[in-house]
Amino acid sequence: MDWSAEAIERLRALWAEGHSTAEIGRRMGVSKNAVVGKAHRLNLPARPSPIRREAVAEKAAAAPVRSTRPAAPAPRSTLAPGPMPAAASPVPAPTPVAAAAMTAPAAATAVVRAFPRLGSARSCCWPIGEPGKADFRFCSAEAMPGKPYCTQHAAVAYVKARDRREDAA
DNA sequence: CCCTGATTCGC
DNA sequence: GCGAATCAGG
Repeated sequence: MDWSAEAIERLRALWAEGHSTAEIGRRMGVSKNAVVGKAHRLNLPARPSPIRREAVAEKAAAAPVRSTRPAAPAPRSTLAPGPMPAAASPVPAPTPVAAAAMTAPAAATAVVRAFPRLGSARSCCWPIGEPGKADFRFCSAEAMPGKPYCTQHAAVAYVKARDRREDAA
């Protein structure tokens, strides 16, 4: 594929319109891999991926020993203060953005799984800030009865996921 | 088995 | 830089 400026522009346009990588590939006569690869290289905004890459990352980390790669995996002497090993958890606590990407129940489940004690607490567990960061916290306003969020955040959390498909042939 | 997108790595 | 191979989730 000759990625001329025009081709890149078209890719950007189609990508921005939310077409699937395969669809873009079909329109431009290239494979979806070429599309996603190029998009990745162009640092185009990643669209919601169905998959989580943790398992792959594990494989990549486990199998190949590149001679250039330092074998030592960053010793951690300083951990996050308090009872919050969340950053290292295989189940990352959802940021508001992540929570918006997943379904609200899933977000709640993820939070509760990461922080079981919050499940029974009645303070809003809407995450504020970035997990692992020092200033990360939860909303902690009074949660709605039977819900993990306060009224405000429940309104944000319990929205119907918009159908993203728009294959305008 | 079809689809999806992301990452890896030989080229 | 490129993209097929490969991964995983729906």
